[in-house]
Amino acid sequence: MSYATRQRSAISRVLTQANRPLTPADIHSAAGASVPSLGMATVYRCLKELTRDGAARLIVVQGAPPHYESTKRPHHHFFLCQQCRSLFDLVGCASGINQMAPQGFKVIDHEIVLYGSCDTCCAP
Amino acid sequence: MSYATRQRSAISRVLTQANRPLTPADIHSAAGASVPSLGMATVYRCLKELTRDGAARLIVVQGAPPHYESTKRPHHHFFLCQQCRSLFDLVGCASGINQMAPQGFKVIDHEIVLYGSCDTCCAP
DNA sequence: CTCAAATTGAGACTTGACTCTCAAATTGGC
DNA sequence: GCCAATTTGAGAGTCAAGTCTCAATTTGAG
Repeated sequence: MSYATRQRSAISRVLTQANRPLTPADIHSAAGASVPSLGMATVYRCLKELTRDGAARLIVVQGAPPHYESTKRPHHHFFLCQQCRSLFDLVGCASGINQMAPQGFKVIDHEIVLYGSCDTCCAP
Repeated sequence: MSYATRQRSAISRVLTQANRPLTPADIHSAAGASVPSLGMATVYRCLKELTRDGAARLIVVQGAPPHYESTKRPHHHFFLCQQCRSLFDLVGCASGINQMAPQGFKVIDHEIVLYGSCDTCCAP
């Protein structure tokens, strides 16, 4: 049987309220606002459960540390700022890219990542 | 001054002749055919130099270990078989996805990965 | 309220992917 | 062929990311 704890709800809340994918460290400091004693082990433990239960998703992109996001967010893709190393969401999805697979290959999912500079880093 | 060694040419040859990205372990065993004593340290050292010199490129995709490929290969994207964890090349490129970036963001590059099963793993 | 079961936090440990060190071997200008 | 400079292989070391252990704390059914 599973208990509802302050740490778990804080972590879930941070994840669903974020408007971009977060690193475990991001989550730790954001959720730490409501649960000051929060430990990293708990963040990782909780992310693992959320991922197993399909509520969160791990996002790995070259040049950035691992990020997590809520699966409740609509289908979207990513933008990695090569200056500040943050991941942002893109709206929309290039339909038709699934057709790029060779004969005999079965496509289940796809991912698109754009690399560049975010608006903050572009500005002087 | 830099020496031309059997190990270096074997590693370069393996990379340029491959028709898909390779892991350091793939490269070690393939190049090991011509240089049996080849060590992993040499593979990593050489990949680092090739990457620095722009002759090779690191490819990181979620669910697969790091892969390397020759930059001589034409622009393309990837297919990750979730069964055998191998990376394959896709031909073509969905042009226009660079337009997905928000206002004020500058796009420098992009990456597309399809996930699914390769022809070998699809077949019974 | 009670108390067994579940959860937590701290810190040690593990894992994968490199990177370093150094003695021995190789390379190539002469 | 000589020999200084470069490179190599083996194994130890490093680093980031995550997992484990366990005593202390929290949760919630009754």
